Amino acid sequence: MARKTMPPNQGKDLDPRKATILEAVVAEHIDTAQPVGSSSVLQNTDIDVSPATVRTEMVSLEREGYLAQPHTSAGRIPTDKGYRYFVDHLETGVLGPAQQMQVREFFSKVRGEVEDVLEQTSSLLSQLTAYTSVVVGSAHTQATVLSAQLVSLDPRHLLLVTVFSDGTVSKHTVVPSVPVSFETCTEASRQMHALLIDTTLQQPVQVPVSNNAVATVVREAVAVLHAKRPTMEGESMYIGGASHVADSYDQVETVRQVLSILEQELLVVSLVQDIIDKGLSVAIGAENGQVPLATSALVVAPVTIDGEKVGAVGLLGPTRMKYKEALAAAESVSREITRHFEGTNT
Amino acid sequence: MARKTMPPNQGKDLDPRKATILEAVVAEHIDTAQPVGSSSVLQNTDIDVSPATVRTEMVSLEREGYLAQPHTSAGRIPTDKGYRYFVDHLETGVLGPAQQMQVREFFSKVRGEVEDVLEQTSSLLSQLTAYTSVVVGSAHTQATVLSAQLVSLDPRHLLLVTVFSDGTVSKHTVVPSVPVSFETCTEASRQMHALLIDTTLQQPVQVPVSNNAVATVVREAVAVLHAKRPTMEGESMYIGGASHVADSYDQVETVRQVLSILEQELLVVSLVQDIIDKGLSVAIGAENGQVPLATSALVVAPVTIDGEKVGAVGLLGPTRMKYKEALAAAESVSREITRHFEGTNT
DNA sequence: CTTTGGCACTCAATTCTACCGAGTGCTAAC
DNA sequence: GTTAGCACTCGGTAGAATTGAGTGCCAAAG
Repeated sequence: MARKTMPPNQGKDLDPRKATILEAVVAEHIDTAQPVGSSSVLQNTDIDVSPATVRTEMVSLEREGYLAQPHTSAGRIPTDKGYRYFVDHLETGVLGPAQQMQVREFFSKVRGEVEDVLEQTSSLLSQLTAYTSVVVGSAHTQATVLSAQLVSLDPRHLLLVTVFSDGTVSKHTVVPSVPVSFETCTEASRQMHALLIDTTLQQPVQVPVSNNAVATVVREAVAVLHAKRPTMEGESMYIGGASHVADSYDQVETVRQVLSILEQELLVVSLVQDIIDKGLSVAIGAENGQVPLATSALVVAPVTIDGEKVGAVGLLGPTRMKYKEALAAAESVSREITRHFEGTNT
Repeated sequence: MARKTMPPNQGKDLDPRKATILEAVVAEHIDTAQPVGSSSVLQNTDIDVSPATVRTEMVSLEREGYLAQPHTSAGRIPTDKGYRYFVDHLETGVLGPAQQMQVREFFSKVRGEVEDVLEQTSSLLSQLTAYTSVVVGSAHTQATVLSAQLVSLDPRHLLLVTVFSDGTVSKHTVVPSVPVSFETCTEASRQMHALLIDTTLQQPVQVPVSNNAVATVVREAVAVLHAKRPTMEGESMYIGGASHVADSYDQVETVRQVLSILEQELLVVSLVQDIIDKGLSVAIGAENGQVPLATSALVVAPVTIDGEKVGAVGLLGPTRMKYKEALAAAESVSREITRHFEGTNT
């Protein structure tokens, strides 16, 4: 069934006219959510042929898997592959001036802890785009301990507070096997600090073997810290504009399923990481690997500081989302957020 | 137009037969989401009269504002007032055995920091009821400082870590006006600790007026802490099962609006607090004071430890939600959560 | 005064039909 | 390869007819 005169269709480029038609179909369908017919393609392109010719091309594009027909007598709708081509051949866009202002304004004013900044950034992103945003902050595997202290809440409950070199702070309740006096706690705190400082959580520490009260407490506290390590390495995630899910899909059931996905922090984080690991910036429909996201697309941009991945920002919308705007927003915010943190650290 | 022989309708009790009818209408409408007619009321009650009589009563109930008619030839639907009566006269239900198990199981296994427990509790609640849950943890206005320390990230960035008597930990970045050496930081940390220990954030502290490097840092750190006080007094909030919003309403627009409300942490917290302050356990429709929640109801149960309010759990659903089950779940969880924390503290 | 059977009436929802029109696929001619 | 022409498909809409659940009212009975 392969055409004769065509070069073998292994390269990902279509011949120019087909490409134009495909892009027109995708663009219009993103705009109108309706199937696109041959004549409206002509109105929105500069190609000068008859509708019949366009139809022939569309049949061909359908055979190649870029387009689909909801029913016989309707126009064409892009498939995931069609969107993929569209996205891959998108000339990079730039944020509108008003939005650019908003981003700059935001980052010039925002202050405070990393966690708060990330959360607010996620709000910003969703406001910019009217899509649901995901901001992922990476784990601090390499961070060393700057300070560790044990605080006595009461004789049976101690609080282990650890400060890391990346500015994160963790707290854990320690329930000692025997009640601990205030003085013992203070001394244990001192020893813990000495023991842990400048180590990472990966490094084993020399716990004292002695059996006195202080050493016991120290042992127990270190045990708690290491037991919680897996949890602490988990990335943090912030979601903004979840309500936009409701206007991205017209079937309530889809809305439910997408919201349900968003509730699973681990899943979303790994989804975003996967895309970045593959070196992509957009995952379309089935590419997400989640059935409920079959009609969704996820646009991501990594956040790197000094060449190291420290997180990512993402936007979740329907497959017919405005990719250009979304990409521009994600990239712009990712750029500014990098600048923000690099600025803070210097 | 008032009936003659009726006692003045100022008491909130209806005559028994009307009450039965009203309750039947509400119960069935909650079940079916459909308007309820006179004949189906008869099927679900033990009252033995003709449909005509029921109709007469329903006209009366409509005049009094308990019921409404979507259109002339349809059955009745409860108004907010109708639901209110229904809820006020609900005999308190009890959780199903399977759910009771689930709650006990959960609280017997759950461990860790307060924040984590609250977050997981909110998941539990939404699983139990298939409604969206809200868990609010109160602010720690009365908590005293157990420990305050300054940690040097680098000469230009210090981290102020404060531990409070209620087990919460706060961190704030301090950007000193001049670079601070490691030694200065250590000394400042010692002074801060001495200065703040056993105070609450409400109490003013005697900041040193001296102009040496250490005193300056201490002053700046204390300033940061007090500047952030309003933020820290804000309650923490956890939302679970947001996806259930999507199956609680059939209009997508309503879903959007409700989700949008849930994104506003402050609003939701004050909503929940208001209800509790009024001594209620349910707020129905307009009672919420938020237009988008006109068709929603919020069931709450306070969490008190030693008679002091420390938080609340809530469930958000449509006005036609299953109040009995929701109330039972909220109260059961609130009871268990109290027991859990009291158990931990003793 | 309350209850009830009877009855006309209302109105959303459903079904059916006809029809329109956007859009297609095919083919024969250019 | 392109195009004009044409038959065809099929979802969407509009109108008419029908259905039926449920009402309001009234006059008679308890």
